[in-house]
Amino acid sequence: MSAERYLQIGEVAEQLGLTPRTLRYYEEIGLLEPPSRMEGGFRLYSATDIDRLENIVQLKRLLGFSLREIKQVVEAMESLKLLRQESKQASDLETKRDSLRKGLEILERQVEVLDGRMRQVAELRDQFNERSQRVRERLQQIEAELQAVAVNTPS
Amino acid sequence: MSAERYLQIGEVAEQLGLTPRTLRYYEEIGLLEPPSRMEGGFRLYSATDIDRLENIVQLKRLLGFSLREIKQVVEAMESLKLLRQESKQASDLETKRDSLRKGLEILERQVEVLDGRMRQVAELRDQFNERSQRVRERLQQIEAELQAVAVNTPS
DNA sequence: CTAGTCTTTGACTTTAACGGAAACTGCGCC
DNA sequence: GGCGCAGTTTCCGTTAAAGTCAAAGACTAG
Repeated sequence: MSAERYLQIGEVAEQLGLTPRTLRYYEEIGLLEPPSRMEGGFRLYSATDIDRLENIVQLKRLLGFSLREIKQVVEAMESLKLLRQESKQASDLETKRDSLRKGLEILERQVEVLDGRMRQVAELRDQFNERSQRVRERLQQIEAELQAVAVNTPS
Repeated sequence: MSAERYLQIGEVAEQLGLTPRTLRYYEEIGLLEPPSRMEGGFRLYSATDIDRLENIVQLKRLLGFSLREIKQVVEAMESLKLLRQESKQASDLETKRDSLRKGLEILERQVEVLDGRMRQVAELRDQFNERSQRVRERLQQIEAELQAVAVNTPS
């Protein structure tokens, strides 16, 4: 078995646009679960590892979250995954329901955070947009003036 | 005149959720124009100073911009403001137009960045929202089952 | 004018997020 | 097997962005 493709740190790094050093750093601060190793100690990343990494990179690039904040999110996702497992296996309905409720709560909080963030970014964008608009008007006005001058003083 | 309220560093810091040290630091690296001072040397921040600070904090918090990047933005805004002043006193029109174009370009790029960022955040939020929705449905289903069981086995 | 709270500068420390160097490993080739 | 060399390891260094601490001075209430 194990048609599973394991990648070394360099390949993973390139695929994600990071450096190997960064991957080790993320592992060091607990963002990333330590991947398996070869005999000699080389890291081997599984597809799951890489999925998680992609998540992290997204959060960082898109949201400008600090690594600490990202860690919180990642941990939330992780506990969500655990809850899912638990909920599948749970024999009695009440346990299952409680797991689902907990998971739902986590998800809803994430949505709230993202929603708030989004609205703030939108607001900032609008501010900049208004400014742009004013500058555009001013610019047109000046261009009109230039046009007028050109007409009055032909070559 | 001067019903203007000047604030000291501590009050400003609290209002913005920063520490006084941070404000001094921002000033030190040229992010913030040195505010006026009392006789004894205490810093006095005007409403304009605080507005600028709020902008900076937002850029930092929402987008995770580095202070260096923020400085670029702030400088662009500043040169736009200068242009406005200068624009009142007629200098040569073509120079004016070129400066405005430059400023506009910077502003538009910011808007683009913000807009893209916003849409990405929204997308991520929607993903989470869908997941939430699924969990909610699952949860209702389970609650219904529990209800059924309760009905069939009265105390 | 005195006590108590803020503020100033300056130097040192800390934390996040990496970069670089020297030693070690995996692997193809003879 | 031995060699060469790129990729990897760990450890220490660095830079940005503050935090902390100290000593001296400034404001304010009583």
